[in-house]
Amino acid sequence: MSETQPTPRFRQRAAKMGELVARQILEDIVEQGLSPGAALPTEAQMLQAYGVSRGTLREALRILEHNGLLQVRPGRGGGPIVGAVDPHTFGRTMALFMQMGRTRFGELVEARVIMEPLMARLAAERRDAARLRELAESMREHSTLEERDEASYLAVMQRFHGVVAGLSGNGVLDLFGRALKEIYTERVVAAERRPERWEDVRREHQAVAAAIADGDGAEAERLMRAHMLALADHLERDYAGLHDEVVGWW
Amino acid sequence: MSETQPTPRFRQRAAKMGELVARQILEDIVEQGLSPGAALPTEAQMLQAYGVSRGTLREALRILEHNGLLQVRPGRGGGPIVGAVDPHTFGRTMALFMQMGRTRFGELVEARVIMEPLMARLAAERRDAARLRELAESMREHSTLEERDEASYLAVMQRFHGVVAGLSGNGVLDLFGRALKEIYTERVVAAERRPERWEDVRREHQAVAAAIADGDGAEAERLMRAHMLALADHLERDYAGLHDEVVGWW
DNA sequence: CGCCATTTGTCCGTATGTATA
DNA sequence: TTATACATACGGACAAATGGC
Repeated sequence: MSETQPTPRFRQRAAKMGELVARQILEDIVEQGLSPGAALPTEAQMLQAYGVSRGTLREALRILEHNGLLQVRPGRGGGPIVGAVDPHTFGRTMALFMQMGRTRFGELVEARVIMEPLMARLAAERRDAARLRELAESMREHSTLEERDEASYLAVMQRFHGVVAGLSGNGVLDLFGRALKEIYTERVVAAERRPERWEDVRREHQAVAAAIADGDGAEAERLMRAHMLALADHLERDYAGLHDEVVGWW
Repeated sequence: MSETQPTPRFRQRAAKMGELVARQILEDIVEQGLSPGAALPTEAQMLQAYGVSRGTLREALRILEHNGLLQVRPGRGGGPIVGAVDPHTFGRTMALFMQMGRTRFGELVEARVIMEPLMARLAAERRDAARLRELAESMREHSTLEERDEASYLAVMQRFHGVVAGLSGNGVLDLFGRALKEIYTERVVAAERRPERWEDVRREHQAVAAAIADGDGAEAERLMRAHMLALADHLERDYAGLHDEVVGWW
């Protein structure tokens, strides 16, 4: 906000036990090279291993669980397992910060209108062979969609944007772009749910994909921008008031 | 990665109490429009307000505290206080996801080369009055820097990019841009530590600021891109091998 | 300086819910 | 259906830190 002071904040994080234990657990996971899904010691075992109380340990587990680094399930055969850190989880964390910053939904949409064309251009300029196959696969999904239900339609359309993000060849933009998409779709179940738009969206996607495959960066960017603007336009019409709504953590 | 499956994983977040309470607390903070530093109810009061046990409440507080959204201090006059949306904290979280995705440092630099000019253009096109004053303040810092030490120099240069991010007028890009900067500066203490570059950097910043103040978006974008490319170039020379290093969590 | 009040930090014991066999 | 293993949640107690007197 104001930031009048030159940031002298001695954020002397008092090093609470819970957080220290969380760090230790994470360190142990990394050291042992455990993969997502791998079982971790049970709560009772960790209690012994780290020599803290239940309350403290549970604080640590919550921190890690919230960041998707592990998952805890009750019941027999349950317990903590290593989690997969995916864009969905990252999107949730990002939404947390957005809510705190009173970021409005319109800003999120605007960010996507900016980022998606940008990634489309990069995708066209690079055309990584392996990833182009993913794009081809996505387009195949697009064509064989006619008879499917609404849920499938949405899944296919969403996956398209994920593929383009991956095609950008930049892991940072990829992560960011996917996270935005996750936040977006979490709130807006379907901006283009209206069947009369389906065919349009499909054509727009195909046009973008063609431009990418041709290596025409400028065209891919232009087409994707038009597509995103159309999407934003319909969103504005179908979800009046959403524009000024503060993004919420879910 | 492969994502062959249509993401059927029913990530059925079991809705644990601690997380629900955390969400509620955050919602209350936003609803009441509390600013950083404002006092929140004490643990005892929250216990009553949310009707949960202490352990559960403390899990919620830890989640929020870990993300810097609030701070808790013990002792008389202590208790929870509202924190700031801290790009540094967010950057740390983001770096964690990058590490998991084996993102290389070069990709981070590239993302900045792309994002910074983009934000400069937006800044010029919008020219929010209040934030332009921050820019003016930053430029004042730039000019009165001659005699200062290295730490001050770096702080001033870093702050410039933060101000431009804020000027973009988009909270999402702002958060993202600042987080990238945080991750970058955490690893690269100083790409332009070499004093012979100082004067150049200062001139480049001033040129960008002038374009923004003039409302010339295209020029601001062009100048910022040139600046970032020069920075990336020097980075490549001074930190050989960094390009292919995987971004690490700290 | 010491004392005291306030508030969080940490621990323990127990009961309840949940998933597997 | 019952039993077992595990996390989830509650309540009470004491220790430690902070700030005012």
